[in-house]
Amino acid sequence: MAQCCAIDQEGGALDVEGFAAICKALGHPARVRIVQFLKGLDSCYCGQIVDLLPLAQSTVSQHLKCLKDAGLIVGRVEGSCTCYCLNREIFEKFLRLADRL
Amino acid sequence: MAQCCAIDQEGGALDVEGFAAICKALGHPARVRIVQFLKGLDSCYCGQIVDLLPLAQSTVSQHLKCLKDAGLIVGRVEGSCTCYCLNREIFEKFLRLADRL
DNA sequence: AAATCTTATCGTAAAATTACGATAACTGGA
DNA sequence: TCCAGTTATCGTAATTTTACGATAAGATTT
Repeated sequence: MAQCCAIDQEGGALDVEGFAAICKALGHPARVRIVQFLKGLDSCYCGQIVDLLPLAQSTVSQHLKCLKDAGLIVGRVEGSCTCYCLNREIFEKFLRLADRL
Repeated sequence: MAQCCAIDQEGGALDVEGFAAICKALGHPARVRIVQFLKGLDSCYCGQIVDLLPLAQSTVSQHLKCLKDAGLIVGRVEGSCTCYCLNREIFEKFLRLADRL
């Protein structure tokens, strides 16, 4: 079975590379704000995230891509908007890995 | 009272900047390995960390400085060696903040 | 169809990160 | 004192990150 995310094993040795990759994705205040915002919501439109941050739309889009690449968030195109939500499974795996470091 | 570390408040709004700073410090496999190694030990000499990693001594020293700056580790000069240990207080605050994000 | 709205991507400049070798600073031993 | 060992710092090159404006792609409205 193919694995799609940075962190997927459980029980074996900690995936240092995968954990570092997620930490790196969380290593910028704008991205922490995004994750924090999404954690308190079921989902939201991209525009709301753009409004949340004091950054250009293109910069926010770049940060979103970074979080998406790390598997932390998921974007679903809905009409002319994109709906983002936290990938809680990955986020909780991150918490577990941090805990078991 | 002066605050010396990236994360110090508790109970108020999450310190997004401080949390991001620690995540950034953990955003490299070499630094995750170092923290993981120190977590399983009381303390160790710098040389052991250098031996642990497939990197030049100067590069490891740079990574150690990065972790030190984030408050995650503490280095104590002991004779001609430097003894490093995990700052468990900061590490646990990091875990708590991640949990409460 | 044309205009508008939303979001991703491109191009780019500035800054930061990562890695290395060389070297300095310091301790401890011969 | 001189030499060896340990670690931090300097200088530097290559790469990555961060930010922006401009623009493309696609949907919606007029």
